[in-house]
Amino acid sequence: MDFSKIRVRYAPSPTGEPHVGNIRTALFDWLIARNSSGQFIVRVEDTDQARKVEGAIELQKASLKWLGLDWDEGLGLDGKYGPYTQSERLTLYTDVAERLLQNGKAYKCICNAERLSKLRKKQLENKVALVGYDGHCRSKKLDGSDIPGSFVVRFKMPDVGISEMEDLVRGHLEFDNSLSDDFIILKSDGYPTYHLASVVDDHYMEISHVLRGEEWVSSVPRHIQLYLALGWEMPLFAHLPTILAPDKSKLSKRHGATSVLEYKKAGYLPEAMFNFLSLLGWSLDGDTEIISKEDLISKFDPSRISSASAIFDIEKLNWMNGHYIRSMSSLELSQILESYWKEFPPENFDRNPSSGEVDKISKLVQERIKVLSEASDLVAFVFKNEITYDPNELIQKQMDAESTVQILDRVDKLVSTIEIFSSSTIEVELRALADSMDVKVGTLLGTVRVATSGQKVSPPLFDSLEVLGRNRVLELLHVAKSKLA
RNA sequence: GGCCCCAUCGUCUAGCGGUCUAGGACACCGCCCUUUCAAGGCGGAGAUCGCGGGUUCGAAUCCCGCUGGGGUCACCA
Repeated sequence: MDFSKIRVRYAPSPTGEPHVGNIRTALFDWLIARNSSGQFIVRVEDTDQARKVEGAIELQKASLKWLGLDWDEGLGLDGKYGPYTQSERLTLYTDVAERLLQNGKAYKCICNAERLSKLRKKQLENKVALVGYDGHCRSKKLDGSDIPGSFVVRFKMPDVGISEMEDLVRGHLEFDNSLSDDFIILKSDGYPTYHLASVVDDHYMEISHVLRGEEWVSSVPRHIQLYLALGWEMPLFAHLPTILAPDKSKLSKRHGATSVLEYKKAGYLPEAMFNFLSLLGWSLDGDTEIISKEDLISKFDPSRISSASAIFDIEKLNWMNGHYIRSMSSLELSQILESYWKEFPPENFDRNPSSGEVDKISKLVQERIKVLSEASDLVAFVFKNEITYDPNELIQKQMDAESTVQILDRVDKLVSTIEIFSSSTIEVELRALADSMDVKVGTLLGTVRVATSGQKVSPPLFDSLEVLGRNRVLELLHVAKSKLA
């Protein structure tokens, strides 16, 4: 195998929505590939027929695409190492299993589930050190006539020696062979197990680096022995740290979103997610937080991947997402918001904003939102037919109903007579009005804010008024006055 | 339980024997700016580097033990 040729693979099994942990693995894979002008391959590991979920592959595709992780082979893309779906590669696995059978490195086993579970139960009861298959069929030399219905093929794990490898992130890994049992490589339904399939595929697909979750380190000796038995050179391995929930348990559904598609729906930007995920378990140095995809590609170094698991800190993601929102132009944001609202229409809007409106609004929310989904709450008053609020909120500190109505009256007059209804002129006039009425600017604006938005907290008032338009503002002022009457 | 992995502020991390009285970021607190809320600027608090032994002139950094957390022991990946 030519290791100067970088080929990495992301190997999801189509059993549900892609977990952020898996996607982070894909991201690291992609970074390695793009940094070396190597290939990023997506291989579907669907050897478990029972757990297969319809549509799961589409979700994988959508997740990868959303993050901009383009792939070179597999998942609809042909290549000379295909097919890229394991269920379509069955003969490859059975051939290899047969080869192993031939040279005595594997054997057929007819132990049924009942015997196996009894065995396990007994082992657990007796608290034996080695829980696992006892090698019952190992020396039986079963052939055709001895085999009733179904059988599995087990790999003969050596009883002596050690298996060792240099992991890219963990360094030297060493295991005593006698501690591993004879594991199944071919199931009774003719499908391979992960152990066989991944080794066979990684070999034939000429994968140079295998990145996978750390839950796989305990099966490292099995894979090493498989490579040895087959006489194949091993790829380089990197076992990635687990992504944890705030309570330090494995990040799962009960902690909230685990699928990147859910984050998309919640209004996170792919750029921010990309940046955040890249820094979860990896760092460039002690200072870099915001880093572009380009820099990531050129600077990513798998040996700097942390070996300790990391907690998924949504607060930091929020900050980062806000940072990305703020650092784009308001035009860009308005385009993003428009398509976001198209895909996930806000429930609190009574009508759809026009492009022009979204344009103006994006300026108002840009510095105020961390995720796209927060935008609609902030500006819903513009797109609602009716706004509701407690009339008492119109009355500012040190004011009463009467003086508030007075303010409303004067503002009403001003709004209907002002020549140009734009943010800047409104500001000048409103400030002058506050002055002439001898009330604090904040007081006057507070009342107008509640009257026009129904909220005590809103985007900048003058801009909001401009967006609402003269007529709508007048309408709202009248409503406010009647509420206090 | 066996085996394996891991261990620096609440969190993500920098650190690879002396420059560490441990740096950055998120979150938190205060001040400034300010029409509210944010954003931004400035500042603050926060880690005796899990604990105990070594090695060394010198250890967050190397070694051993302990403790804690995690993974794995399926005809799942």
